[in-house]
Amino acid sequence: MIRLDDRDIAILKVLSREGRLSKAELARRINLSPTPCWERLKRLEKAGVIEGYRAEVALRKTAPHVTVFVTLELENHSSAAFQAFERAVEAYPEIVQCWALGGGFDYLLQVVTRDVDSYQRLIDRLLDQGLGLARYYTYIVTKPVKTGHAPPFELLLGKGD
Amino acid sequence: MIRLDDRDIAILKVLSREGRLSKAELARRINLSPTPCWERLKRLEKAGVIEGYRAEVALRKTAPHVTVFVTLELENHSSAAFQAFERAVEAYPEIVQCWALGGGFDYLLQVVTRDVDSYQRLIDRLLDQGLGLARYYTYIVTKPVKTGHAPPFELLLGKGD
DNA sequence: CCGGGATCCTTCATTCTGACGGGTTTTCAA
DNA sequence: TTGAAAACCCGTCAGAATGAAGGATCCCGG
Repeated sequence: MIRLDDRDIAILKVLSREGRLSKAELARRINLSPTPCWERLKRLEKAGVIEGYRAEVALRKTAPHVTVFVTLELENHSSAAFQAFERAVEAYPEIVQCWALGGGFDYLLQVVTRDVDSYQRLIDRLLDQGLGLARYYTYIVTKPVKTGHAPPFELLLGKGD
Repeated sequence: MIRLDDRDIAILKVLSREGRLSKAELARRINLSPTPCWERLKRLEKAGVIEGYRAEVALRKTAPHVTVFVTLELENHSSAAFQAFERAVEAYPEIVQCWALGGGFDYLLQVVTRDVDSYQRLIDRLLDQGLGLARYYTYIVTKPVKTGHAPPFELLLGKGD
């Protein structure tokens, strides 16, 4: 686990909100001259702390769609079953995120599709795939209240609690 | 809702994976010369289709932390209660995402904190805030299986189904 | 208390990219 | 066939990226 000082944290904080800032402007923001700032950035990228840069697309402005969360359980808690399921998840672009959970369910999925119908077809395909899905619950998102926020770097990385 | 052609979609697709590509390289990727490509990009940004650019930070490489999902219900389904809750959510940086749901729960939260302890303190603070929280369930993420993926632009925007 | 070295910074010079504008060519549909 | 929209092809200039050379600061052992 790489050691970060306050300036590194400042870099992460700034870029997690404005990822396309020029290096010169970034340096200005964190009160540093371009060169050391650029070296720090290179270091963070090389160490894999910054995994990449993504444009955030406002789907709502371009196409009708629904976001659905799905909790589900596998019939069989063998590592083979988990692996098979996780491999299947990778293959579906509509499954935008997936987490393995402790406490009541095995997985939580976030799915984005064109409409509820295509969501249901996706689920049907998953169920028919012989992955041993025992039970699933569907929760349609009616309103994204808060999304796309960066984790609280100061709270997590800072000295205090 | 803005109309996008295949080239616009290609731009979104590329930038949602490599948000810091230079304009020249972007143009090459989508088989267009720099100028029209740049004009399209400007149009997409101005229209708000591209909301911003974010660096993706691998928290796991920098600090111990836990991700927790929380489903919760409000006692009182009045719009005032919802508004109060949503305002409270905005104020907590540890609450990274929040969605209003149909089907069984009112809200789903994604929370990132240093450890389970500070998660519990966060929840306690929320509960003590007089927001009328009726019930909540905690699901700790044991493994991020698939994260940070762009939505399936072709499926959502394409002609076919 | 002081010198040496490591670390991190600043400044500066060079090269490259971005952000346009202007004019020409291509495409496509009426 | 013809006209409008879109793409292309420069050219220009400011600002950005990158690298080299040198200065401040801090830590440690003597």
